[in-house]
Amino acid sequence: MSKCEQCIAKQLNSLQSMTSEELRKVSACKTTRYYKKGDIIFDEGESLHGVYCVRSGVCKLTKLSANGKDHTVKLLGKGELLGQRSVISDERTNLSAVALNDIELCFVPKDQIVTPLHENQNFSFDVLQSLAKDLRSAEDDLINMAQKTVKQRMAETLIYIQKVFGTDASGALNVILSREDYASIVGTATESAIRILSQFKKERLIATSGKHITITDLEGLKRVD
Amino acid sequence: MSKCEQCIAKQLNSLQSMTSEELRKVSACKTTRYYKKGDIIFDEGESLHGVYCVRSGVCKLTKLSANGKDHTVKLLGKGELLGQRSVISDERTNLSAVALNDIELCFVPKDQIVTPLHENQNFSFDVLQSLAKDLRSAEDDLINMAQKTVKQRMAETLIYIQKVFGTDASGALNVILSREDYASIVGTATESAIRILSQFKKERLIATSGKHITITDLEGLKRVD
DNA sequence: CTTTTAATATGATTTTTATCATGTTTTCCG
DNA sequence: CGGAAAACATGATAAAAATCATATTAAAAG
Repeated sequence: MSKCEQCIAKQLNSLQSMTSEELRKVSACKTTRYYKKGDIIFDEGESLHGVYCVRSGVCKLTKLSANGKDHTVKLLGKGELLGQRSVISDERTNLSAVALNDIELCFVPKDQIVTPLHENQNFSFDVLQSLAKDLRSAEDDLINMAQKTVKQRMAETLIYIQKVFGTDASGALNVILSREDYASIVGTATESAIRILSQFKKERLIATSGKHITITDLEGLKRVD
Repeated sequence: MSKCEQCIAKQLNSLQSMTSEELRKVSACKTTRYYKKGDIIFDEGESLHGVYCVRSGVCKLTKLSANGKDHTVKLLGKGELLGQRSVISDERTNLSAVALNDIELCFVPKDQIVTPLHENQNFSFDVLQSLAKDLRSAEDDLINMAQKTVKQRMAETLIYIQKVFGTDASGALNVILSREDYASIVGTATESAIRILSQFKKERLIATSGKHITITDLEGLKRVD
């Protein structure tokens, strides 16, 4: 099994602030897990026994609301950590994690995270900063949800996905989502998501071919209101 | 000036995890500041030189959105810390803080927070946990915003304010907000907020007298849809 | 104490978005 | 491959909420 010390994904998260000794321990007891598209990594309300680090692929964090609809809170890609917060606050998970394509996760037992958090100042400060960033971005999302139209949120979602997860050789978004997934991120009805994407296509802001979406007019998307 | 060591507000936040030596230092260099209703404590985009701890009164954290309307992200009462996140991530503030009534804040210079964060494991773990909680609650708010009706959000806002800030001798909510403030919390137009509160009154879920609001049927409010 | 201004209230209308209905196209799987 | 199921698409309608308009009331200022 590959070692954490050389892992590229690690560079992207707080684990890089661990001492080499801590990292060696993590490496020794981590396990790699594979999930297929649609697989549930964990469900909301579960007690987690560790943290997952994304080695490849993309997954989503969702919450089932009272009306029976899922809301997607965040998409996570390479290097991002899942379950970090639940482990820190020692609570059951607030969100479910679902694979959006075939993914590879490293599972690191709780102890290997919590002990360094109490012993390694650099690590805990790094985690602190990453939580602070998450919090800021959650606040921004809240305000977007409160004050922007569905159309604006959809445009921003497309731009976000392109920015964070990039495009393939043909220029299409790397992350392939169903219209229902888009609806769940934007916070709207599936039909509305479909309609808006159709409209964007008509207005030549995007090009679509099945689930493949290409942003053809980024500036135009930014101007949507 | 009163000492932090004996301060009741301190019991409610992470400062309680400081060592007595750290707390003594904080106490020695903190300053107490008074603000009147409506005063701006800090504006979004400012660089903070420290953290504020609420000794008495209530303030709101708001963000001005593109359409010129304010959105209120959080209400803060006794013991809560303002600016914590900006100081941790060493960024400019994302939100403005405004006094909702006459308030008393203790200002603690940045160093007194950041140094212990690097040196005192208990303190930094405590702050970590409180950020984790804030993050969870921000996620919940996002989902409420995405999936609940304005009426539901208003009902929940009233219940939240009663629960967190309590009622006065007559049973009315302790925190006095304008209809515009309610609109800003709920994320709706001021007229809509007024209309919904009028409707709640008609349905005998609340009683109002000017800005004073009394919840008369808590169970009814919980059932609003 | 009156004048002015801001806050509250409510009706009418429009816009936005959700829901329902019904095809069509993809995708999945035996 | 062929049929079933899921995803996509789009029209029609309904519901939710924003906006515009205009009173009325309360609060602040002189």
